[in-house]
Amino acid sequence: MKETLGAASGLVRLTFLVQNVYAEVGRGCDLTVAQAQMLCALTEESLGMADLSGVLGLERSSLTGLVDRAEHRGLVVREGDPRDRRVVKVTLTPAGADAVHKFHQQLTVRLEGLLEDLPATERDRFTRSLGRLVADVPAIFAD
Amino acid sequence: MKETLGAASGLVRLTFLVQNVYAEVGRGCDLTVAQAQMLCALTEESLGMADLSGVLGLERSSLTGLVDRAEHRGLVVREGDPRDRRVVKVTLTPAGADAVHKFHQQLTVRLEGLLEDLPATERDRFTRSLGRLVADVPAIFAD
DNA sequence: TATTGTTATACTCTATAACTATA
DNA sequence: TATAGTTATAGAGTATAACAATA
Repeated sequence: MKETLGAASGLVRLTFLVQNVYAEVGRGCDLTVAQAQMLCALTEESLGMADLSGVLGLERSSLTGLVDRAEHRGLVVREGDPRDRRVVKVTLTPAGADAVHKFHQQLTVRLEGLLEDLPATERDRFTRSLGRLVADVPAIFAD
Repeated sequence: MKETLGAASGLVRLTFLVQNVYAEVGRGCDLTVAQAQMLCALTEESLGMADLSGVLGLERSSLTGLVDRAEHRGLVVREGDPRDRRVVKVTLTPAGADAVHKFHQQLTVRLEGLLEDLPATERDRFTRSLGRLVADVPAIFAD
């Protein structure tokens, strides 16, 4: 008989699963995982480098290169902030907004598909529990 | 009023959370994420490069460098397979087994801690649903 | 011919430390 | 002084393509 899988093991494996789907959808949209995460974080609003590095959990110096490459590809632009001339705001271009919109839609479909085998009641309960668990996580991915 | 978070958004955020804990515990054990994943995959049994690349979802050529660095650090060894002389088996050293054991224990504690705020009934249900969702995921992390 | 693994190469991602400009 | 951002540097991780050895 198969024992029940532990919570930790389940979380690690689910993460592995989601990561793979995330990367796969990203490839289809010609986005790396890091790029997709950054674009998602910028969907709601432009952010300065420091804020963005905080949301993504990266050093500011790491973010410089990430933004460089995304800017070079025409996905984002850097703009000065007149109220604090030290600040560099990062904003999605139309192309960037388009890319992240496609990514977001496709990823949503794929991830909801992961749950489709669960009975509706169980799925709803699972989703509600999820919401409680991630209440404090920054808005890495909006609804 | 706060709406309910969607399933996709919850999954992405939970993944972000777990990933961060995974990386943090790894750092404490002096293991990168990729190294920790590889060592976990080798906990149960030695694997050839091709099998290991399949479990981890990496190209064989990517794995070569990963194993190189881990071998250089004394975490794994490469051994020939007498039954098929093309095959290179990767095996944990005692140091590697020790490192992955510590990692596994600490990560288990930390991940179970993520669920501790849920009421016991909800937590059990959530864990059971997790088990169903990841039934097909390779043994990236054992119980 | 097919499979296993490595090498060569190139790029992305990430961190630490030192630096510049602005507050 | 403190904060925002960049540069310089180094290393890890990954992929594609070409290759060698074995089946």
